[in-house]
Amino acid sequence: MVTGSREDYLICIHKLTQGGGVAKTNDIAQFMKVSPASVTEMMRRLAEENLVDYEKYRGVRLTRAGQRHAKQIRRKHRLMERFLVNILDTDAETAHEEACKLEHVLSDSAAQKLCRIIGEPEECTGCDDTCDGICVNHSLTQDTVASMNEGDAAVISHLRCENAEKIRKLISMGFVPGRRIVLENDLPFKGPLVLRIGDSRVALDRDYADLIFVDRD
Amino acid sequence: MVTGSREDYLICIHKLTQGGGVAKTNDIAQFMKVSPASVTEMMRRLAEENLVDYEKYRGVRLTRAGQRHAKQIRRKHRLMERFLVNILDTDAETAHEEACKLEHVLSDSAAQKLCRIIGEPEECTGCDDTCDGICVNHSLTQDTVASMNEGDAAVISHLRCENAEKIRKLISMGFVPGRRIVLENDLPFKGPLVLRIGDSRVALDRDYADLIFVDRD
DNA sequence: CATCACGTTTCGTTATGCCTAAAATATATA
DNA sequence: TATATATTTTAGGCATAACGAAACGTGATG
Repeated sequence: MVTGSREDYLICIHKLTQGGGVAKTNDIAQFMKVSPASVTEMMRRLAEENLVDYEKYRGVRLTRAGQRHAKQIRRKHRLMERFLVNILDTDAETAHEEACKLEHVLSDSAAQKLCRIIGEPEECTGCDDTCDGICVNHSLTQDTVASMNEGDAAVISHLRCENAEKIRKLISMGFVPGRRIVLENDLPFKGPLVLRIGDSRVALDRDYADLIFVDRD
Repeated sequence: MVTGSREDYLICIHKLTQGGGVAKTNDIAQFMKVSPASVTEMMRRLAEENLVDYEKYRGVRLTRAGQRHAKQIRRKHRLMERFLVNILDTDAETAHEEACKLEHVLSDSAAQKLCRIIGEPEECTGCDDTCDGICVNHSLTQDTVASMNEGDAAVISHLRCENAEKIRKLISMGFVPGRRIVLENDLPFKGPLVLRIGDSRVALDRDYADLIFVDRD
């Protein structure tokens, strides 16, 4: 099992070797706020578990497995951070600190579900190295509510993350992945779309229609 | 600092002494799936920190401080569980297991915010022993949407938790604490109330009107 | 009231993760 | 190249949290 502390080391190494090269003991120690001796010991252990390639006095880099692990946790961190900021309205710094703890505990499946709600942040655009192979959004439907016709039914697949406020509004209105919606549009309104979510109707600004991706029936 | 493991012991003792009396070493060991020897040792430590009253060979019970701690964590557990089930659509068993980890990491302030979104579950009704002194709802406004007149504006304070499904529906409609609402009622409907939330209009069943507590302007 | 069985505690050990101080190695400078 | 400086590792310790085995209380039974 990879404990929280080990995961922190993996993340640290991942960050320090972002641009290529190896991470040095002292740099890791400084980053992690521990003594260099502790780092050496931990590197020995992580190497034993094949999470890092470690050469004495030379430096350390992540193995493929270590990289996979580190990316997954960094993604969970971002997701929790965004959840705390966008949904719970936590200030950025507090959110970061709390995410540092939550990232070690959030399950893969919960992360996936969170991702479908708040979307994958900018860091993910184009599926760069920080989330490759994990981000679900890119393989999903391209249909949005904007493409639905009166009377159409669909299930919400995921949300596009344009900005925090919009995402928050969508969630609070009930646009959560997995929920079934029907486009009614039969109210005497011109502007907003009228959608049925379960038993309730919601009037949705047209600006928001293409932020909601749906799977058609 | 009270680590996750210690917290688990506190919760365990809290559960075992729910109906009064003391918790016995073996019972705790069984519950925690550790050896009795480990329990004894931990009791010694918790007693040193004044979290439990412990008499050798006799049994253990929580002190006031220990109780406060245990309750807070059990509340965080319930909140996370409900978040996972209601918002992320996780199945009950998985949610419980994940909540067991998250409960140790969730901050007080995040818990409070979560509570304001998903409301306090049934276990809290009447502020029984599982949440006394923590639950914010009871000190808040008694005004609900039902008491609003046409044209009135207000800010949503919190939601009454009648049952999970209703809370979920309300959240999904956009009734989230902190959001400003206006009672419009100018649509050609008889039954539901029509409210404006930000840019959108929502038709709300009258049955739900007294579940939404508001702060008047 | 002595004894026995069960529950409980103590003791010695292990693993993790951290520390400081001392030794080893690498790098920079003369 | 030799030496000084900086980096890194090793060695020995400490705290937490777990274990099994052995010693110890407590209460029930004869």
